[in-house]
Amino acid sequence: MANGRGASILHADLDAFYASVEQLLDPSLRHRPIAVGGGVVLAASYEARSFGVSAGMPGWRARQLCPGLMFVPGHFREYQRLGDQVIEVLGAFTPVVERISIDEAFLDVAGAVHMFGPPATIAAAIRGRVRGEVGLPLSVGVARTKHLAKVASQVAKPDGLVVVPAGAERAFLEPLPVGLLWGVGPVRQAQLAEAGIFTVGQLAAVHSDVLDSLLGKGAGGKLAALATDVDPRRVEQPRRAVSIGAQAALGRRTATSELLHSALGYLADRVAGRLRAAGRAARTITVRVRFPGLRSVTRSMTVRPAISETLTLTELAVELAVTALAQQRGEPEVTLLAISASNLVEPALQLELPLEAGAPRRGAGDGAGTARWLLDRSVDGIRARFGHQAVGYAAVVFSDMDRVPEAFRELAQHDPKPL
DNA sequence: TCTGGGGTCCTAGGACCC
DNA sequence: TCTGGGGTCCTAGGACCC
Repeated sequence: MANGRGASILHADLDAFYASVEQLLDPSLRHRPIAVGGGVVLAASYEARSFGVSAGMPGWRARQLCPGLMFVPGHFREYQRLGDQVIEVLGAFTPVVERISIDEAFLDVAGAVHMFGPPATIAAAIRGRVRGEVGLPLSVGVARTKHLAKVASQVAKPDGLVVVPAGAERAFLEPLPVGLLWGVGPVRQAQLAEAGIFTVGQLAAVHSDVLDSLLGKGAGGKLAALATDVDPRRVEQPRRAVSIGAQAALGRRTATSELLHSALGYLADRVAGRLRAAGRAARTITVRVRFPGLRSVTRSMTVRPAISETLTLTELAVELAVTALAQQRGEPEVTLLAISASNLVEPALQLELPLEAGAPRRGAGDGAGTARWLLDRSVDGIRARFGHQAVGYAAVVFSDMDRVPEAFRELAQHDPKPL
């Protein structure tokens, strides 16, 4: 039970967000099957979805399914702007808004009913305002818990409103496919199907021990809780991020030392820069290497003190990648490299210390560490004034990674949870 | 001729400590 | 002499989400 009252949790979810924005910006795209992206489908309009096109699908596959499909490049800054605008509309009804991505949010309107009417009325008003003022279709689910509200909004799509009255939860859930439950993706859905479980009602009828043995320890109990509507999560204020990462798809490349240094240098630059901007440092560094065929391995290490220096992060990342590759046979080809920084703490170095030339820095570690810290600080300063391209690290000349638009990286990294 | 970039959370096993 | 139980931290992998 999320609360002892009625169904006051709303889940608001913009429909086919990127594609809808494109159709809003360019009316000639309306009512046509379109996809945002190219090599991969980032979003597909409902017209395209009726052909089986879906987000995450390789571009060639999407064209196969839908020969008339139009690919459009994304207007990523518009997505951010319009997404923010929608969140503002939500905030006009209640301060209790938990944004969970660029295009969806939870609201608790229990405290707003005396001003705006019952939750269902509020939901309808929100949909009307978003359609009228922003121009985008929004689906809303209303229920007593977050999980139920989210399921309801999925059922409401496209451009609909579904209310699950308090007390009607089990009846609502029972006929739905298990894939609508939060936490049931393709793998678990297949595992459940194998056991003859297709609907939430069938799932709820199975003892959680059986689910544990089916899906792995722990997973069963949690799923059973969702299926039987025991979901205590509240609408929350944003938490701090627990990790910061960057990755780059490389096509298919031989993993030479040059490749590792340039690619990981580029990624370390991004990650370390964001760490410093957030006033944080990382104790655990993880590198992921993906090989042709989607197989991947990770190597991580935990260090003390925590780091945020670009060059230090680069060195550790290269070291980790080398150990990961050493266990492969031959000269391996890689398709993707990634760096993730976690175990985030406040940095040992005080960024606000005055920096008079020649002033000794107490407790700043060895000379190399201090030099790197100073280097990062000047680079950050120059970039803040003249833009990111104004200056860089010698090792980081990896311009062919900019195939992915910077705006898309920013959008993807735009975390509703502030650092 | 299996695709993008950014995340969260969970589990298992081993090391190490008391 | 290696028996008991409990806890934390670290690493690797995996599922899932937007």
